[in-house]
Amino acid sequence: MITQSELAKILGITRTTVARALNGSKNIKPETKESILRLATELGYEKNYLGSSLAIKEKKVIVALVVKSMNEEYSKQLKNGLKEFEEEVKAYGVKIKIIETDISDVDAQIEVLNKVLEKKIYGLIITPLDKIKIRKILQPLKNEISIVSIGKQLFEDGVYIDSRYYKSGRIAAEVLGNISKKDKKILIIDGGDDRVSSKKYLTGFCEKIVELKKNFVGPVEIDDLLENKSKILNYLSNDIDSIYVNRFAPEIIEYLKSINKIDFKFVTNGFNQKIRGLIQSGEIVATISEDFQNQGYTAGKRVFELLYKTSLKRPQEYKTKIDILFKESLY
Amino acid sequence: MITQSELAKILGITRTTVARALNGSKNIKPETKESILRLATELGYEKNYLGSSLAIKEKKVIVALVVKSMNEEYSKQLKNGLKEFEEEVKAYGVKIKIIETDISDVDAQIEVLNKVLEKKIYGLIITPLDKIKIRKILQPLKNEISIVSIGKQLFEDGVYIDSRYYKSGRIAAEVLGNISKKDKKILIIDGGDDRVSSKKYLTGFCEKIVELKKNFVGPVEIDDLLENKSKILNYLSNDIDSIYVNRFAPEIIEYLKSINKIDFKFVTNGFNQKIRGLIQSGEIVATISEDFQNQGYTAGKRVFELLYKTSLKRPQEYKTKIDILFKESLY
DNA sequence: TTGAAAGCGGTACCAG
DNA sequence: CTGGTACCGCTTTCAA
Repeated sequence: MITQSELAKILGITRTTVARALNGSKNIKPETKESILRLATELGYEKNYLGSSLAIKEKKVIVALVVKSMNEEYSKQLKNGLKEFEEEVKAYGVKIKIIETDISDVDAQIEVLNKVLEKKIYGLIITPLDKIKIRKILQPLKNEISIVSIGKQLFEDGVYIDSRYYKSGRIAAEVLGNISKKDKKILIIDGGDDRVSSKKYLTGFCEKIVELKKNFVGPVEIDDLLENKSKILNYLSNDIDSIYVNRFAPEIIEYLKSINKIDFKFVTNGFNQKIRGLIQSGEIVATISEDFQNQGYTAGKRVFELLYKTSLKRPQEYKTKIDILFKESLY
Repeated sequence: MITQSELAKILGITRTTVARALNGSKNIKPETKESILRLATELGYEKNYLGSSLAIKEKKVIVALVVKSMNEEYSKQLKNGLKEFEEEVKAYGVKIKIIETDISDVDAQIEVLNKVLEKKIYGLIITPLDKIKIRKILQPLKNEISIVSIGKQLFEDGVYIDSRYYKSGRIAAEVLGNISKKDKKILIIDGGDDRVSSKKYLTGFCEKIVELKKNFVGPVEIDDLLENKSKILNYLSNDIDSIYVNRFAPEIIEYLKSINKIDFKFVTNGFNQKIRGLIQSGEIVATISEDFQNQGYTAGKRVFELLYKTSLKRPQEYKTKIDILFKESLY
């Protein structure tokens, strides 16, 4: 492993100058910088980030702007993943500051972002709501701060983590398509209200179910579903043996149970404690859910990598893992 | 974050002595050691492993004794995971040396192990075949070398990674149990030959299928299955709509296809390129497989943690992740 | 525009 | 049994 002093010795200069070139300082003659960088790439120099980290005494603050959606499990898991990573790298002096804003409040996120940027931060993790505005704010900073976005890609060369809701919907369709009997139909209910995930789940589900040439009814959209659950009954013909809901599966199941309609196979997307309970009791066969804890962990890891430019070639896009959860998967 | 010099200052001694106490040196008066350790725990001192790593100039060799089974995918993935981790921590001077031995050659593993232990190594990852003998060899070294075992726990206080074949079998049963029709039966074929995984897959599958009160035939054990595939036909009664095999699913499917028996739903355990192809073509509905790459990565990470005693309280048992793979999961 | 020197949190060697 | 000191690879401040 080649070091800065070795480079310095070869060129007959001091480590300090070498460091300056490597860190993109302005106070250096272009020609020396040039020759240092040439030699560095030639010899395959890679900065040892242990040394760097130890030398930078400052706490390195990474801000994570997490959106709070109706699904509390989402932000909870995401935060757990971020904390898991923080714990792992606390020897590096990394501090992850988590700030939550409401998913429906686009302006609040921008306001918080602006405020956060007043002080110096090392990294930023964000689920951008208003992509255009946020791009504009972040554009001039993108070389100083290492930025990882969740869900949407902010910059052409930016690192982001894809949540894959659409994909989860497709998998749900494949699973339920295999469970529903050939001569029976799947009822698809659109319980969507969350603008980030539900619609994508549904689209994924429907497109896949069509590809599978599986018979289905729907997607049925019921305004204010939780208040109008009885409208579901209009669609429960005898040839329906299974039901997919992109949202509010627990509430719907509870309702159907209360009127003694219990013989349907349910598959849904997403995860929370209610869904867990219903899988355990057998009332939901399976759910397909993204691993948000892993998403948080990965997000942390990626800013960290950018921070220390630990390796030159990394993918730009990272895909959240998708879990297919049956009852047996829960223990 | 409290450091060794801070402890030293408080006690009015030098860093050197503090380090000695913390590293368990013999050359130190019991009372001073005592007081240092007391203060350290009192103040919650944790060693900064960046500093340690930088100070230890030596290359830190971790040996991984990987078993080579009939399923080439297994060791390939495991190795990939180990390499992924090695890449991640190469700044620490960690070198993972992978040695493969045959899964059926119990003595060869012991021989290689003894040879490896002649030189100084920092860590060991092993899938122990002869647990008793290997324990005996490793017992006197377990405080100097950080050891992580795969599949079996070697010591009461030892860290190990559980491969969860039994669990994978149970999940396969749940998946297929949901796919097979109520009035139909599942044919269970024991194609097992690999003494590590196949039997456990099968046991898990059978126990779960019984719990589910699902009708089934088998498990059918056919000697030298690949040569006697036609014997399967004896069990293919009309009420069978689906088949589980713990091993050789591709070969069986190919055979059944050749005699035009194609209308069965297949679920299996494990993963390789043939299985992948059959899932893509729809001939296998799903497979349940452990994530061996993750297992390798985790194994590396655990020895590393032990190496640097990065944190005091870690679980001893780590579970391999289990993937449920449908066609949609492959892209 | 460059260099010298101190320091980050440890380890290791030598002297006493 | 304890202390002094050099060093790991890098950053940062001060001086030239």
